[in-house]
Amino acid sequence: MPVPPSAQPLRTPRRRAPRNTLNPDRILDAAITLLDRDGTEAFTMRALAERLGVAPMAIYSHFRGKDEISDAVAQRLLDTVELPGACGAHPDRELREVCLGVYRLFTEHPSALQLLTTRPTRGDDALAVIDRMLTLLRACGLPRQDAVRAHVALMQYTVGSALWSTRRTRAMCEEGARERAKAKLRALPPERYPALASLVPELLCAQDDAAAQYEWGLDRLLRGLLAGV
Amino acid sequence: MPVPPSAQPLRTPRRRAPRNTLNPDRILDAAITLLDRDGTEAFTMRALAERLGVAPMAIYSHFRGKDEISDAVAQRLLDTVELPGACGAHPDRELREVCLGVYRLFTEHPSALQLLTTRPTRGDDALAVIDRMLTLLRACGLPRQDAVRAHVALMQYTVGSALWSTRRTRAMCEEGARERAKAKLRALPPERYPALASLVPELLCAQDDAAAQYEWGLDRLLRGLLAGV
DNA sequence: ACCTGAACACCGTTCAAGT
DNA sequence: ACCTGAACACCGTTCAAGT
Repeated sequence: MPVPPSAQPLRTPRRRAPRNTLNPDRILDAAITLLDRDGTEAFTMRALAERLGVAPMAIYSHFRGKDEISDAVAQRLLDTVELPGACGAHPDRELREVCLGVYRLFTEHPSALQLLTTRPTRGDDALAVIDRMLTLLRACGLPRQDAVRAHVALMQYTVGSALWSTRRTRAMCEEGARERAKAKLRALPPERYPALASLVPELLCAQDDAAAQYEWGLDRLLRGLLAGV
Repeated sequence: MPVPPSAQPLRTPRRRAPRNTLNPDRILDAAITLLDRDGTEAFTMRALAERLGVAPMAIYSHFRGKDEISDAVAQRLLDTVELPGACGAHPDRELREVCLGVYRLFTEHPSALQLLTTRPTRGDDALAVIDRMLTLLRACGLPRQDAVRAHVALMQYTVGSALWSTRRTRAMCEEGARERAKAKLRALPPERYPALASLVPELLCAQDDAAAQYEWGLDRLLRGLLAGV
């Protein structure tokens, strides 16, 4: 959001940066830091350049533009998902670990997740993770087509959950938000929303631990996916 | 994304709009049309004003700013989810219908979904839908806490699925994208991604029907959620 | 090849003014 | 009360120029 006018008279006129101060890796590192610390709103070519100590246009020697950086950030983060060591004895447990790894990555880098969902797929995301999930699903006994569908369902549930919880987290950052949400829930007209009104205590406590909620749902989803094989 | 310089010498100087041409409803209608037709990138106060035939600042008499409009849009769409008539005999089937209604809404208004996931929750979204889901889950025999968790899981899966499919849809809009994706899949090194490489035909066909994929996963998730009650 | 400032066409929003 | 234009502080990116 734009900022109200202010008197910032003159910025110090940057001295020329030495050659090769910049490279794609350094740029992506800075981008991720910026994104994690200040969120997508603050992720600006100008802010990125300032962090790197160069003029905004210097970045364009290494990336075609902001979109390309966004894609590269998403790509890079996806490649850092920690995969459990393959033991092979319990593919279902291993599968659960992979999903948790993806969920953890997304909640640790909420703005990367936002980026990922905002930009269109190039179809080559997270190949290592996907391959591992497919291997494990096949090891669990799923037929070929079902394994593919199951992996998509797991990713969808994971992305949705991460998004849900970062959205909540962001909302709860505001001062007194928790109290206001609580009050709003309690003020619900019971004749219009009977189920909602009667479940207020459960709703309140379910919202408090996003990770526990994710695991609860994951276990049920896995049960549904692997049932009867 | 900014547009390269062009020579658009002078825009016709708008004549003053009559009083009360604007009201919140008209503004939201225009916003939704704009969003559905041109996407979030094109959703601009200035574009919105032009669509309404007023000066940009006229809108600020009815909303505090763009964020408030975004929230109102999301709110309004969520309220239009079609709920099935309550018959009560088969709460599980009804539950399925509610989920499909939410999914349909999101895929029909992709940019509204994007809005919803981008802005923090105010906690009062979709109260009618949530109340209905909770009622049905309780009718299916779930204990109170489980009903709450199950409703969250269903929403998370649904949001994640809708996001996934709109992301794909957007990517596929580009010329020849389908062919390129196919080629990329086939070019995967089998020694590095054995499972992926061996499942190429299944991957290709799974990506073609997003709605079928959603229903497949939904049925498994519901099975897992309602198992053993 | 890589980095620079100035300029362009946008953006949301403040302000003071019209009706 | 509701609508207006002008102006401000941003934004991504093009351009032509420096080293």
